[in-house]
Amino acid sequence: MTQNTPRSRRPTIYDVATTAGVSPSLVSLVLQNPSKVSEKRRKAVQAAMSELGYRPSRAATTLASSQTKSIGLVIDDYRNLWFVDLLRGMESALSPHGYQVTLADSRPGENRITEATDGLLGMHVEGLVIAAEPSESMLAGTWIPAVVAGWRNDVPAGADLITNDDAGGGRMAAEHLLSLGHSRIGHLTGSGGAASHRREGFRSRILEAGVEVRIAGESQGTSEEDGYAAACWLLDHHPDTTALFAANDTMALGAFAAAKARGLSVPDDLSVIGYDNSPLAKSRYLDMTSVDNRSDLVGVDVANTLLARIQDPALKPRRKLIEPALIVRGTTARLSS
Amino acid sequence: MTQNTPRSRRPTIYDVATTAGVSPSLVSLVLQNPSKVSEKRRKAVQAAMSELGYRPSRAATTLASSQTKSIGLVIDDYRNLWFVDLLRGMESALSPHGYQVTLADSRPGENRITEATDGLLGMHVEGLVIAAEPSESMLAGTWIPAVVAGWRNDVPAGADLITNDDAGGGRMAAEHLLSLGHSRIGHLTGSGGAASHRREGFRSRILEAGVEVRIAGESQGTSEEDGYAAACWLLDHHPDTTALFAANDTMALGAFAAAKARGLSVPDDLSVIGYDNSPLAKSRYLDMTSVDNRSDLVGVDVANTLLARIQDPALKPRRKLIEPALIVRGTTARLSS
DNA sequence: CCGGAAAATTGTAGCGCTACAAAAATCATC
DNA sequence: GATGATTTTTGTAGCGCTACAATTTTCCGG
Repeated sequence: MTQNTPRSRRPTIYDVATTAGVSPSLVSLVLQNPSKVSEKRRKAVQAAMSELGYRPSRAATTLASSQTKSIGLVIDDYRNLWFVDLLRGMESALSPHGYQVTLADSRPGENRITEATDGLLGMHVEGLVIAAEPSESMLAGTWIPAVVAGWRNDVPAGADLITNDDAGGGRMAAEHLLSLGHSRIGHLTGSGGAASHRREGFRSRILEAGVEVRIAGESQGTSEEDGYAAACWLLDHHPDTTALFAANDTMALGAFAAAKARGLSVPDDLSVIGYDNSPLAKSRYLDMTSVDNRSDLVGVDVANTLLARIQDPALKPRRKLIEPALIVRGTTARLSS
Repeated sequence: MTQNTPRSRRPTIYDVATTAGVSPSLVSLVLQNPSKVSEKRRKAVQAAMSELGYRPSRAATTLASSQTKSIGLVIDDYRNLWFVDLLRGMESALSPHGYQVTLADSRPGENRITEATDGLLGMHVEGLVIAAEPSESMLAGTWIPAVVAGWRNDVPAGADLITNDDAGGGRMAAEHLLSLGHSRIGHLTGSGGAASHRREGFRSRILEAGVEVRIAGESQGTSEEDGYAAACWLLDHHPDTTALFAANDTMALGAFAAAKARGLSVPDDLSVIGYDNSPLAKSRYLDMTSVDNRSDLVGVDVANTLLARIQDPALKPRRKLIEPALIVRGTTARLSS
C-alpha cells in the first residue's frame, strides 16, 4: 500500500479553494450545503478535495459554528454489558445526523461521575446520555440537554427518561408460563430497581390469573448465589412448583443448580425463564428462555429523544418505556402432568 | 438541585482573565503549566475559574495548539466483547495523560472500516488503535501513529502490534491438563487466527510431553455448534480421551453438551478447559476452568505503545505479546483412574 | 541603590473554519 | 437592452485558545 509522503501540513480549506479556483467561503458552502452551489463549482471543489485528500478539521468547524456535533455517554461501569447494545443503538440513530458519541465511564465509588461528566462538558458535547446513577451535582451550573437511560432513582430536572419496560417484561414472563399451563409459579427476585419492576409486573399478571404469588429473595441481591438461595427456598417450601421466573439470567443459572441438586430436570419437571437475553441465555447448551430488554431500541430512542431536545430544549421532559421481547427457548415447556 | 440559570454565553478565557485581573495569556499558562505562574496569580485565576464555572473549550485548544489529545479506537464489532476490556485498559492508561478515546465501529461487510477510520481522521486524532482487520487502504494518504490490537493477518506498515499470547495460552492449557495427570487430551480448534495460535501452543507442549496430539475442527468455525461437532468426533474416535481443551468458552459449552450426550460427567470422567474467561466461564453454575487473555493489560500496553509512538513516530515498530493467565475452576480435575 | 540576569506577565498573531453582509453574476420581464 | 429580483459567490470578522517574542517585574551581588 502506498502511504503518501508525510505531508508537512494538512490541507486546509484555503488549499482546496486555491486549487479549485474559488474562495474559501465557497468551499465551506460545499461542505455544508452542496445544493446551494452551482454544479460547475461544486464539481471543481469536490475534485480539489479528493485530489488533496482534504478532511475538514472538526475542531475548527466546532469553534466557528459552535456546534460540536458530538454527544456524550456517561456509563457506570464497563462490566455492565447492556451499555454495549445501548451504544450500538445510539450510534445507528446518531450517525446519519453526523453526530459522534464520546464515552466516559464513571467508576463507582469516588465522585467520578462528576469528573466524567466534566470531561464531556469540556468538549462541549451538545447533549448527554446518562446511563449511570445521576448525582445531585453533576449538571450543576449547566443547562444541557440530557436523557437518562435505564431505571434510576433520580432524574435530573428537565431530563428525559427512556428505559426498558421491566414491569411489562415481568408480565410477559408470567403470561408465558401461564399460557403453558403452569399455575404453581415461583419468582426469584432481588432488591434492585429493575428487579422490583420485573417483580411487580409478574405479580400483577399472576394476581389477574387468580394464582398464588410465590416470591423469594426480595431483600437479597441478584447474583447467581442469590438466585440459588432463592430457588432452594422456593423449591423446598413449595415442592409442587412447576415453573420459575428469575429476575435475570444469572439468577436463572442459580435456579438450574438448585433444580439439579433436587433431581429436577429442566424443562420437564421445572420450567425456568430468565431475563436479559444475555449471552448465557443464547448459548445452545443452556438454551434459556429469556426476556430481551431490547437495549438497542432504547439506544435508538434515547438518541432520537436527545436530538429532539437539542433542537428544542424547552420540550417537556418525556418518559418512555421500551417494550421488551420474549425469547422462547428450551428451558420452558408445557406443563406435562 | 439548583441548576444555574442558563448562561447566555459560556465563560471564555477572557472572562476568567478579567475577573482575576490578569491577562488571558496568564490564564492559558495556568491551564497548561501552573508551576510557571506565581502562587498569587495562580490562586486568583483558579478562584475566578471556579467562580465562573469555566471549562476550557477543547475545540479552541485543539485548533490553537494543533494537538487533539484524543486517540481513536476502531473496532470490528460491538458484539465481540473483548473490546470492552481493551477499552477499559486503554482508558486507564490514557486518561492520566489527558487523552480521550473516541470509538468508531466498522460493521463488517461493507468497506466500513475506511469510513470509520475517516471519521476519526477527520477529528485529527493523534493516534489510532485498530482492533479490527486492517484494510489495505485505510491508512492511505496519512501517516498517523497506529497500533494494531489482537491477531490480524496484515499489520499496516509502521504500526505496532500488541496482542494476547495465544500460543502461550495454548501451552498453559496443555500444561495444566498434563499436570493433572492427563495424557489422552483432545483439542477443539477452529480456523480463525487466534484459534490457530492457541492450537500451535497446545500442540507444541503436547509434543514435548511425548503424548499423542488429538485435534478436531481445524477447518471449522469456533461456535458452540462447531465445538459440539468437534467434541463428538473426538470422543467417538478416541473414546479413551480424558481431557478436552476448547479454543474458547463457547466451544467448551459445546463440549459439555457432547459429554452429556455420552453420559460422561465433567470433570469426573472428562476435564474441560476453555479460553477467554468469559462471563460464561465465570458463572458459578458452569464454573469453567479457562485461560484469561488479560485484554485489559493489552489495552494498557496498546495505550503506552501508542503514546510512545506519538512522541517519536520514527520508533521501530514493536510486536509484543501479553501473557495470559490460567484460571482454574471446577471443570478440570486430576485424572482419577 | 544600581545593573544585569532570571522569572513572571502580556500583546500580537494566528489555528481552520463559518456566519453574514455585501458584491457580482444570472435571470426574467417589459 | 434596461430594470429589478434572484441566485451565486466572496470578503471580513470572529469563534476561544496557544505560541512566542516582547515587556515588565523581581531578585541579587556588588
